[in-house]
Amino acid sequence: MTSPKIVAKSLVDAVTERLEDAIIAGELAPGERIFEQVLAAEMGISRGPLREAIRRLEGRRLLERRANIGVRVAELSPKRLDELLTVREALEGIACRIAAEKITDEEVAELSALIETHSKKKDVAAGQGYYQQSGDFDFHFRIAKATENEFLISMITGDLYDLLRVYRYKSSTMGGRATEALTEHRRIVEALSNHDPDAAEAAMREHIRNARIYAKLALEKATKAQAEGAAE
Amino acid sequence: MTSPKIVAKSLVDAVTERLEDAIIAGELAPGERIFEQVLAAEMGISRGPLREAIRRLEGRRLLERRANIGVRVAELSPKRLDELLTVREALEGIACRIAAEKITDEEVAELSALIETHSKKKDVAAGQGYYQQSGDFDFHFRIAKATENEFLISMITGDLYDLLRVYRYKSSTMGGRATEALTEHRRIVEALSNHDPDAAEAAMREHIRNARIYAKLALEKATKAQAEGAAE
DNA sequence: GCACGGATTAATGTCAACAGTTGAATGCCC
DNA sequence: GGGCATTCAACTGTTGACATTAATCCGTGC
Repeated sequence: MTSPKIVAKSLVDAVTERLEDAIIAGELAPGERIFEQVLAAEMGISRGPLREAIRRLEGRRLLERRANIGVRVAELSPKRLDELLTVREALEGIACRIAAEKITDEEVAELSALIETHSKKKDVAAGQGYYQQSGDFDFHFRIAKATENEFLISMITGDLYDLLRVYRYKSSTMGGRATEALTEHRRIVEALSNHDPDAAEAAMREHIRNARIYAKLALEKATKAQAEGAAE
Repeated sequence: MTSPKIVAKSLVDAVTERLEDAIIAGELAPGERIFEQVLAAEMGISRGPLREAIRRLEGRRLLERRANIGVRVAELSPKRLDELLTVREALEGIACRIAAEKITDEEVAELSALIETHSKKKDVAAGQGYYQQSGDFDFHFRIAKATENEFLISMITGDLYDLLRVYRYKSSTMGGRATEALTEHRRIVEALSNHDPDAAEAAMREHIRNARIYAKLALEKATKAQAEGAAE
């Protein structure tokens, strides 16, 4: 969709993607130790490319390596989630501000359409998480893209989003906040259609701030429940 | 200073640091091709650890690799600098907001002292770049640290700062903007001492926005001059 | 019985050789 | 003379073996 051109892909690229998917899907749990030999054998490759893939994800903070000790999937905690979402508030806030200046009427119309589809899906599926999640991603993705700021886009839709997906915090929070989120999305679109940077940034920041507060509470509850029924 | 505890360092860690320094110092110029064999030989190591170090810096966007083609130091352009500084505006803005809520009187006093030392140095050295640069870094670093947000701190003082240092934009802009920057710093400290989040964020964002506009102009001029007298 | 020390084992760290791909230079054909 | 195919060299990609470090377990001494 974005670039249909063919690019050569090395083993390291493939392994990086697969590792990333495994982390995000929860196959590799946060805090879990990774053994190079075992994982390499499972994937049917040697340790070299795997180590390089690990190094790359290290640079992106999805994995953590301690010299001579081993590799672990990045730990997650309510505090860290709060930190990530604070950064997200700042980045998406400024993205929304810039988008308000640059966005075309056509793009605004697409956002509106997206929200309406989204709201209908919600009525049908009544709290089903998956469509909502991808719809929400699409919404934020389009706004980021409207900035035409490559670096900002890659931060919001790439690095930061990947880190956040590890928490799968949406599934736990969008359910309880679907109606509010929808209202907030509408307010954002309105500010964008008015090409009002101040209002757009304020609306987006409030949206993410609300999600942050809600998500943190939900994760704290989940972490607590997990700690009590710990039997693995 | 920050953590006096001893941590084991692998060859990859050492090589990563050295590569990073070389890029920031300009020994490895932006856009320059890196040959693994050559560089490994120069450093007296084998290609394995070097490749791993490259992968890590790839994840941090300091290096770019195209499969089967080679590695290049990240290219720089006025557009990209503008993008980076836009992100910086957002991150340091929210950092300053949070700092305004959390900062202690003692920390405010330290910031004030820093600025005054800074301003005297300026009088003595009259536009000398180095002290100003490290002083400026210290100023922003302390504010970031006051947020107690580990992730935000590492973004501002780590990843993002490293990318910006590649441009060495300060040396070219602080000279012409030293007086203005000092005034802006004083305004930031004032907002922090009043524990006024809105004013603090606004002051910091204006400060970085001014720097961004000035830096972009300076870099465009430099790029143009270089293109004209291109003979290497 | 407890604590310290050493040996063992299994992991990570490093290296050197081999395989595959790219880009360029050379030569042939039109 | 220009364009295309072929060959070649150099660099990147990958592998398996070897070196080194760290944690665990066992034995010994207090």
